[in-house]
Amino acid sequence: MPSFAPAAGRDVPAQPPPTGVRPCCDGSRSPRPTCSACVARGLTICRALPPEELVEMEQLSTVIRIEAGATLFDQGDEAGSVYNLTAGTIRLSKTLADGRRQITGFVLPGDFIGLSSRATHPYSAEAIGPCQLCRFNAATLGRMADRLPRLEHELFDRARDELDAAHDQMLLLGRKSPREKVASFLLELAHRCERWGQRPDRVSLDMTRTDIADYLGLTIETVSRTLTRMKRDGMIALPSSNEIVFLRLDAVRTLAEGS
Amino acid sequence: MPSFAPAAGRDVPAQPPPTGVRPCCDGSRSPRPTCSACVARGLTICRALPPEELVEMEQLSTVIRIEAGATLFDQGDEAGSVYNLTAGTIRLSKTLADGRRQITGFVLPGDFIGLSSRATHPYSAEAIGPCQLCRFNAATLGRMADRLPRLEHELFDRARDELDAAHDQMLLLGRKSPREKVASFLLELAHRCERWGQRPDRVSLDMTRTDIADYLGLTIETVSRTLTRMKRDGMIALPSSNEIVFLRLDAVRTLAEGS
DNA sequence: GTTCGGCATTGATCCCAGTCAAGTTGTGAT
DNA sequence: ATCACAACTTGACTGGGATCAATGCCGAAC
Repeated sequence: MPSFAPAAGRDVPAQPPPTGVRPCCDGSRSPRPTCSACVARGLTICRALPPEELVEMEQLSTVIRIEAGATLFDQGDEAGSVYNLTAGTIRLSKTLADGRRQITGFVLPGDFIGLSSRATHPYSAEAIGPCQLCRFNAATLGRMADRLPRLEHELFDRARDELDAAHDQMLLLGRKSPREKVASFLLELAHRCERWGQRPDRVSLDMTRTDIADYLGLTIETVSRTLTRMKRDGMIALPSSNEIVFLRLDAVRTLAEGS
Repeated sequence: MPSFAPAAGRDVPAQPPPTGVRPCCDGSRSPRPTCSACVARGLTICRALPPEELVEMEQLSTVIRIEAGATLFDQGDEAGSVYNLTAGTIRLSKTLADGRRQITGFVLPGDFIGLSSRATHPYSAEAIGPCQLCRFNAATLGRMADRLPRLEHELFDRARDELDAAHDQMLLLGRKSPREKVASFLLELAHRCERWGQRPDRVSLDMTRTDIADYLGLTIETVSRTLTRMKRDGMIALPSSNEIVFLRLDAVRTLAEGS
């Protein structure tokens, strides 16, 4: 429940999210999908828009696909475009001069990229797997938001939600132990994937151990050892190195909140 | 320069900020100051408002003063009010069950408190010194923002700026060394205090070493040792334990960005 | 089938920040 | 002036995560 009253019309009924599978991108060159058929629509900023505004938005956007490992933009690039991710996973990262990297977030289908107000991107965005996005000219979308209060509200809400998440991540990075960090990360990912109707007791990890380490402020070895220990303790199972099953969800939750 | 185009009228000329001193609160019980005479006005969300809207805003707000150490609200409290800080310093913190604390930010005069969209405050807010604030009913301000695009824009911009700052802090917490953390912190504080015309080569610290440690994900001893070492290295001087002078600003900047 | 390369796991060692424990400084009250 | 208390500093020691290194695993290419 927002602390600011919702605008009239912001409660436009969202489409039910797709069920069963996380939207992914097979890299095929099929013709442009329409917004009304978008699998991610009920999760994107578009969910707040009535049909006529959705059409306008569709006309302003370009659907793009990028391959696994591709860079959407780099830290410092001019921020001319913003994006809606409709399939795949993207990592946002900041890098120090000597190469130390901090991943500030993982972008999942339905998420918006480009809330920063700076003229240049303050972080890099790279595709973890093949991705599909809707690209908008930043200035054009900004003018549209000026005209459509529902859109501006939606973007504002995204910014506030991300800010809350960022504060949680600060607590994690500054004060949690490696075990608590990993447990929190797994739960966060599982929770976010429930949007597509995925089971809450398992997660599939698109990202590598290096990505996880750079997200949690750890090294790859510590992430690996921590997962091994959680498995040995009977909290989780690892059917494969990128599949996690929670065996004792309560224990993982307790751990994530600090013993 | 924002990546979204500014709304018409958002560029209402801001009052020049007060010069020379950081606004502080002496705790006296003087009558309510008017917005037009507010020392922090050029820095608050009010700066975007034309006179008639400012009057409306003034009627909706209550000026409150709280003493040093007082709690404005606690993590988990119902988020019924939001605030503009006009004098003093406030710390925002999140705490784990066993008492480990992470300070997510220091609020300085001109800053807005209450951007979260959650029904309950996700962090605590405590006065470091005596403070003066303008309190608004959250729902009322939300409705006002729905009517006044300039106000909504201003709040949105605050959220985006805070989000950028939060990402910087994630990089700091996850990947910087203690020396780099302390250097970054001092520069950040100095930069923010320049708004009141304070000299960029010095900072006065309202907060204790414990607060600094909890902001940087360190212990109080490490903060103290790090400052001592920076002093020994000739980068800074410590005229008193809460006064920092940059002797080699370039060296501090280099250190903060990662050697 | 073999080789190769990327990713993950595991082990051994090291070092830096945390912990514990005194001391010191500064301030306000009486 | 003295005391009390909080905040800061400094020293000695320790432990946990980083580092370095080796091995294992698996899919893709040929």
